[in-house]
Amino acid sequence: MKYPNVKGTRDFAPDILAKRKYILNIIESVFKKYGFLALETPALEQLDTLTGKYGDEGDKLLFKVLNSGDFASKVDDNIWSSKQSENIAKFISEKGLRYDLTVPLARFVATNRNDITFPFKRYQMQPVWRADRPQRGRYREFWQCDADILGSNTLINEAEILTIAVEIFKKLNIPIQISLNNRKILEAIAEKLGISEKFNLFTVLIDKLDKINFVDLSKDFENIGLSKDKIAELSKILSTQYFNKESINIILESLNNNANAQKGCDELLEILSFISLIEKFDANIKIDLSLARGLDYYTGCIIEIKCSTAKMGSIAGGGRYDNLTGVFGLPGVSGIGISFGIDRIYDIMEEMQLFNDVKTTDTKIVLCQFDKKGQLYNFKIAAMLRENGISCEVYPDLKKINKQLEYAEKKGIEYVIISGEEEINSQILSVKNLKSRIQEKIDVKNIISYFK
RNA sequence: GUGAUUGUAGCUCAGUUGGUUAGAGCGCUUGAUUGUGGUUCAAGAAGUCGCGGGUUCGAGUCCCGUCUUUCACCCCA
Repeated sequence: MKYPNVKGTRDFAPDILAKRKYILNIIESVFKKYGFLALETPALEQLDTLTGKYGDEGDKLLFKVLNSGDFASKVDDNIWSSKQSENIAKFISEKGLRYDLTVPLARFVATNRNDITFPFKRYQMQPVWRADRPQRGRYREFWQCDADILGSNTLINEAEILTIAVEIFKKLNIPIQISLNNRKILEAIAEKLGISEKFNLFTVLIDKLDKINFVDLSKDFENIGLSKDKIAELSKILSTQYFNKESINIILESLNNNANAQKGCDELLEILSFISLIEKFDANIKIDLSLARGLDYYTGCIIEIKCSTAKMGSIAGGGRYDNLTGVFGLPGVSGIGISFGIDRIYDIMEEMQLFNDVKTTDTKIVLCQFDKKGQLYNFKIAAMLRENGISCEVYPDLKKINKQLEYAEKKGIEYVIISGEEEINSQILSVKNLKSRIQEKIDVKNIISYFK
């Protein structure tokens, strides 16, 4: 431990990376199947691009990068001597590591609007960085896999995003619980309670309700200006258990048929009706009015997905944002997207032992030998195998045969070819399956077809 | 960012009120076995006790700082 990793960052050894790639490949294949195209953006963005999009807390978690050159000498003495880090930072840092993939996407779309065919469907799988305190399932460098659709308002997009998520987790064998809500309903509730100006604080409290019960939070609600009566009213609205026409009417009634609420409810119903068209769609979807999500840019439907059997935060999340490109000078382009957190997905799959079938190597055969002559022979055979698309390796050292077999065994390679004088003279190879421990004699002429 | 917590061999962990040369299991290397790996047996190698400083005759053990881990806040994938 002489050179520990930076806090919250990890190395991915080959066996770990193989499993991560397994997850990434499944996600990517589903994204592609739905018509999304790949995009990559730089790790670094201008700080102006990043700040102000994630809420105050989000801004604090941005990693900032020092300017190049002799930046210190250019800073005003008064600023330096103020010793206020935040203040000084503005003068010595103008770049930062990206915090998510959605804001860079919005920047990209706004900048390249003339070259993009809308609706723009892009996927992106890259690391992001947050200066958070690490914990289980929480890292400072982690990967997000996003799929977003920009420039289309219709709710078929929401429905497709949901089906993508269901398909991915089905393929990964992770049992999930999907929570759905609409920010418009939350806005209507805040309106009705007379705390629209404190909407963000309100959503933060709402979001805690799955952890802390209503009674324990009531003091916090009082602090943002809610009377006891109004808290009781809020409690009644949020206690709606089933989302159907009847319960919606009750909600709407208690909100005086607020137009925003009506729209939010209609949207949720339409999404559900889309999904009901798919026959074999068995997903655990619940409408949860206490789902809020912290990111400031969401305006419509919001989605959060958790593993229903693991003690872990959300493993995917997303929603609709109506005006994110607007802050980059391109108003009127609505977007919807979802983000999968593959580090958490990995942790859960490791716990559930879902990686049993994942191979760490593509090598199918290790060619072993007893002496130099055997190795030369193997080198020739290996070239022939590779030419025919069979991935193999020649054991590079002249160690004892049991060491060579152990090597293949440990790497999870299925076959070995053992070459000695006998094999070279007869042109008949000894092929051993390490799993079944069965050894066969195969004529060199037939070796390709044997492995194909 | 606030408050806790962790670190001893490659891995999992012992290590007494501070006291000789810091241990175990697994793994690793070698041999039993010079044409065949999952068992067995035997032998062996391996540690600046996270790092830096301090207290002490003496520190793995006590104190301070720092890095890392985990946890609760905060927030989120």
